Amino acid sequence: MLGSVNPDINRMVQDLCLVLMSMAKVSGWTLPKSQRQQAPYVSKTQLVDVLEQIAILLELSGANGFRVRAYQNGSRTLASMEEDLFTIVSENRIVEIKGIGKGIGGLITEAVMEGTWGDMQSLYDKIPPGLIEIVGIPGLGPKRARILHESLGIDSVEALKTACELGHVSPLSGFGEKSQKKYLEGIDLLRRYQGRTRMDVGLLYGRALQQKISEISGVEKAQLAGSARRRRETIGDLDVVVSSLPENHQNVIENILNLPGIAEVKGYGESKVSLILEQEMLSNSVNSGSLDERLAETLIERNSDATIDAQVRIVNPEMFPFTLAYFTGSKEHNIRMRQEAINRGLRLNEFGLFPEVLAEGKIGMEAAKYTLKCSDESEIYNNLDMNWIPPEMREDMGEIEAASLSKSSLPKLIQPSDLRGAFHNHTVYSDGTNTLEEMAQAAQSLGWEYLGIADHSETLNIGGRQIGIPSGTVPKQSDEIIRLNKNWKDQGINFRLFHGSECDILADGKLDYSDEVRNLFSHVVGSVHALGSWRNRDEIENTEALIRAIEDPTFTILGHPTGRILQVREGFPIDMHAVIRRMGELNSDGYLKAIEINASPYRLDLDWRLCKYAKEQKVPICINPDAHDTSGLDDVWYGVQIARKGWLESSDILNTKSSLEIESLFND
DNA sequence: GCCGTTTTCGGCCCGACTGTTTTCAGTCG
Repeated sequence: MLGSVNPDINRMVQDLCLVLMSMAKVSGWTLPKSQRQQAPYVSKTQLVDVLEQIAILLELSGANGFRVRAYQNGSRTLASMEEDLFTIVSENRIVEIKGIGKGIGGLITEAVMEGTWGDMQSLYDKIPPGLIEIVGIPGLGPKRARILHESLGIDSVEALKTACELGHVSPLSGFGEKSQKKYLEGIDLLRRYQGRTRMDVGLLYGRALQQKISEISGVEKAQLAGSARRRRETIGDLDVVVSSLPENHQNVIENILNLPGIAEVKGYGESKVSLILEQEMLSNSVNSGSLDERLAETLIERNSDATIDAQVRIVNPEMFPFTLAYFTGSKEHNIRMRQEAINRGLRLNEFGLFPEVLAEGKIGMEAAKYTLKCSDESEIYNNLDMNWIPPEMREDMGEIEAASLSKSSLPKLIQPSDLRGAFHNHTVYSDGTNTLEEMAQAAQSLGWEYLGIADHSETLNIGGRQIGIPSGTVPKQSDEIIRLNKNWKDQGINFRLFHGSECDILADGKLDYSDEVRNLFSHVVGSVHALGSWRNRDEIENTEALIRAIEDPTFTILGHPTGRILQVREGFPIDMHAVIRRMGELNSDGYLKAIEINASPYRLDLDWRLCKYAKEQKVPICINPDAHDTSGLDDVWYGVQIARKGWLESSDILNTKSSLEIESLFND
């Protein structure tokens, strides 16, 4: 039983209510106005957001689709750019970056150096905020939203609802009764729909569906694809690809439609079933005692009525690898893969990989018979002169280049079994629910050599109650750990506890406790908890404060770096590249400054997009469960998924090192 | 808007599905 889930959850629920309330009123976008007196006037994060917004606004204004994509690409490129933006702009090198040309480069330069946005304000003024919300309705895209706006003056979801109810939409050219009805249903759905699902919950549903489909007679294979297979931190809808002989398709589809736990069948055809799953899907589908079972119990305890969409594709066995690769995505990865195919005179899609000379003019299943045979995904990649790329990496973040047979520089990704411990865990001394000994036993049963205890520091209080350990109690915990360590040693057990602290980083960048107290710990996990002032300050001030904390000689590991809670609250604004760069410098001066991937599925912070950069800057990563009870240790699995997604190998991770190695690195 | 280059403009991933219209545009993944 996960009777006591991470106590953060209470706060999360409160935060969630705030988010929902703020979503209720439609607020338009505005271009950032800088409070700063000198360049840089805007941060990279702000620019990433603005470029993405411009893309959406352009689409709504009827702009050329490729122009729209240019802004989307620009946003993406900027987001993954590692070098300091202000430096690049100052040195006039922005247009040297692939994907950023004269137009977008000029806009970026103006925003950074002057704090102004060219004539973009007119675009922001032109599009009513309500239109942005309207395109969230299924079946209603930017073109139709524009027609509705221009012909009926519709500028909000409410206005659209009224127009549909009055029957004003169906007479419009290109619209009809069915569209009108579908929009009304869509508006209702929009209200109920919760959007994306956290990885842990999504995988639970995905595995359950996959397992139930696998058991249907006539199914050769069923495999989870999509963002779940790519281990995104949140999952949109589930994709399952099913291999089955053509004569069995009909029967397989009928059986899928009759599975328990289906709230609604959205539609189905000869090769595709579209479903909405509900909680019953989880019953009797998970292994007793497993992580999945405990998570399923938690979900059911909370009486969640959450649903998740699922698409199931049923294909002939010879097509399976192509369909699996196609529906694993990402979209960006697939686009690059198709380009690689085109460069070799081939065409790639979900049916196969065809020499263009043979398949010319033929499409879909008709073309399928001309495909090159590939028995699994790796053969598809091999035919394009590449090594097989692990699904987690398929985000078009450099993996296509790294996979080329000439380069062969794909990393050997870390596995959960590589871990030998973890450094950030709580006990009853602060807000955990298990004792030191119980936590240690749980770690031993995972086969670990050590466990780092890092209870909260004294300043932390939640709801007026002190959570953290007062300075005076620290020696008591220390004594208990020394005693336990001695017992294990005497018994010849290769296991020990490290006595650390999750030490609050205060608003001014100072660390909690006195220097003397902090020096008692083997390691200090520095974390920001009182987010208020951090969220009200700008990125530059926050970055300076955080770096001040990291520079403290006792500081070892940066805990949940941005403070984000997935789908509940954004982290505070921070230039994480600058933080990581500084940590790298300190490491080259002989310090140990590591950064945490907080493995709680609510956080998964550090973001996977920053892992590669941390590695390049020689900043070790810790995969920390931030466990508040014994079962919380299992969360490291999610952290490993994120590390894999961030290209990390076993050697990049601090908690794959042996106990002896850690002793020599820590203040032990 | 970006890119490449066959330097000045054409091409930019691909297919299914839906609803509307009667051959296709828009949406979605």
